[in-house]
Amino acid sequence: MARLPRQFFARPTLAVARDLLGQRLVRLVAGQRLAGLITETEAYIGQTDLACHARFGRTPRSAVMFGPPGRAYVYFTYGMHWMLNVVTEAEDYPAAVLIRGVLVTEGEAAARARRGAQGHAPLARLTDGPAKLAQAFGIDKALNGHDLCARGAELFVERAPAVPEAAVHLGPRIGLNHVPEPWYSLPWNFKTPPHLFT
DNA sequence: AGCACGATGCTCT
DNA sequence: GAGCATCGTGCTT
Repeated sequence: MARLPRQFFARPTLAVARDLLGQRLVRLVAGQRLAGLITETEAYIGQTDLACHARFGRTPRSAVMFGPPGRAYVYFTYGMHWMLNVVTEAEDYPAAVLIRGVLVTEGEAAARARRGAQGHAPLARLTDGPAKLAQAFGIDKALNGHDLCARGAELFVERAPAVPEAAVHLGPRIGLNHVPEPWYSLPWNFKTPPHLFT
């Protein structure tokens, strides 16, 4: 199973977000392998994107986005949730793809256990949100800046069959609130129905 | 099935 | 001090 190389991430963010659909997110934790096919992604692109955390320039939180591509940008929000992004484009250009959903294919029991009270949800609902998948995969601030392309990485993406164009649905990004147009409505959310993989 | 709301703490002007 | 790239519960239709 080939791992996606840094070159994959060092491309325009919209292309990376599109192409990540169907690829396999892998997490090695507690001596176990968890994996899931990516079903939803979202692009955040540069300092001019007023929805992007890099809109205030380089800050302690956004610093990872300014770094080299292929690293994890993990941040904390709403007082309780962790979000996983993958840094894209060239170094010094702040951009990333938020992984918003996966369909678990390996380590289902462990993923369910990490989801606690929601662990009995149907598989398609178990990890269909960014905070849900972070919890199920044991992703938190310890992985911020983690190099997904390094040997021995504990979090990475493996090559899997591409999702056909007809199964890719574009839409506005989710959960933005006081973001002005045009950023509020740009179709930078990429989604594919989970039943495609079953 | 859908909406409103509270939880809870970090980040930045 | 305001605002979150969310989720689960509990209430209404």
